[in-house]
This record gives sequence, structure tokens and C-alpha cells, in this order.
Amino acid sequence: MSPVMLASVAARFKVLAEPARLQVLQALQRGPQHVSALMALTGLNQANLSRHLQLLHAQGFVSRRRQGTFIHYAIADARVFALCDLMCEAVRRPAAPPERRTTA
Amino acid sequence: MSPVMLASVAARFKVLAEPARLQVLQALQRGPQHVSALMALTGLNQANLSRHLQLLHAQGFVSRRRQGTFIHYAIADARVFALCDLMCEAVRRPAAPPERRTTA
DNA sequence: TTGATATATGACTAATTAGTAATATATTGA
DNA sequence: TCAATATATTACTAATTAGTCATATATCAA
Repeated sequence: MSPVMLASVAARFKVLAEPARLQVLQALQRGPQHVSALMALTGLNQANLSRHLQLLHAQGFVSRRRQGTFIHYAIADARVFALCDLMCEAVRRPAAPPERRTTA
Repeated sequence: MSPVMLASVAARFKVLAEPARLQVLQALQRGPQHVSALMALTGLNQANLSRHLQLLHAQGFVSRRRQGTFIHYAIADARVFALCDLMCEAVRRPAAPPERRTTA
């Protein structure tokens, strides 16, 4: 894996490395939402939420669509949920140690 | 997903959000390595590498085993590679936009 | 013991970033 | 045009962190 690739992958992981942004993705799992709706769903304030949305959008996790004065955000890459699910599983069920006898 | 869970998942993503640590994991994919070997494989200096190893270990991605004066590190949770592969794929092949006609 | 080697850690700096308040921009309707 | 609403952005602060140097700790061999 080239240094450039490593940096890209790390940069994308970094976007997911924030509870607030995971919350936003979770909220969008119900379907596209405009910013005000996301504020209500996540409890984030307008400026802060906007920041997080810019980051999610910059890395291609969400898409933007203007409709009048509203802007609808939606999941652009559903693979993000596979990533979150995998990580979630790892948190819930930590890796089994490779070789040990005394289980308890 | 509870706030605590969100924080845990985010914390684990954060560990992967660093090219140097991805490089270390990649080096360990060949098999267990002691620190000096990892220095050679990654080009990281001793203190810096040690720091990264502590973080990887604290989040359960790698395990530690002392052997004499050497300490061998190994992948403790192989699921980390599934995560990296998924992210890698996403970088290589960005998500297809949901509905558009003109492919070119 | 002592010395040599392997690894970890404390202290520090520079860079990054989440959150916030204030303000800017864009769109709509009158 | 103006006012109202929705969202983005600028400027700032506080907190975090990667990298580094110096030093500490642990293990072994003599």
C-alpha cells in the first residue's frame, strides 16, 4: 500500500473517528434529511452540524441536494455502514486471544 | 447506538486514522514482529513507534509477548484487516451516485 | 554487581480540530 | 426591492496528538 493510499485511508477513518459524525450517519440511515431535521435528530447545533456535514461530504460519505432553501443530505456510500457494523461488532465482542488454555 | 457505544466505536476508528499505525498493522500482517524489526519495516523511530504500538495495544488491535529483551507484537484482532480492506476499496472505487443517466 | 541491548515513558513543541458565536450567503415570498 | 428562513463560513478558544529528545526500565550475559 503506497504512502498516498495509506494517507487516504487514514483520512477517511478520521472522518469516522468522531461520535458526532457517527450520530449523523446513523440519523441518515433512516433516509435523506435536511439540516434542521438533523439538528433535531442529533442534538448538534447548526454551526457544528454544518461543519461535520462538510467533512462527511468532502470524503464522499454523504451527498447533498438542494431543494428550495433546504439542503437534503443523504448517505452517498452505504459501505460506511458495513464499516461501522464491523467496528461495532469488534467493540461488543473483543477478539479472542489466539492460544490460551485456562478460559477462566 | 448508545452514546457510550458511539464513543467506543469512534475511539477505535481514531486508532486507524493514522498512516503510521496502518503501516504498523500492515507490517504485522506478515506475522509477529519485535519492535526493532518494526522500526526497520516502517521507518518509524523507536520512541514514535513505541507510542503507536501502545495505542494499538490499548484498543486491542495488537497483542504483546515478551521474549527475553525483545517484545513481540502481533495482530490480536484480524478483523482489522477487513476494516482496512473495506476502506481501501472505498478509496479505490468511490461510491456510484444513486441515480444519474449520463454515465460519461 | 556491571555493561549492553531492547523497549517504554516524561516533557515538550507544533499542528490539528471540535465547539461556539457572530456573520455571511442563498433562496423564497411578498 | 425587502424580510424571513436555511445553511455555510470566519475567527476564535480549548483540547488533543504526532513527533522528538532525553531518560527510565527491563532483561540478559559476563
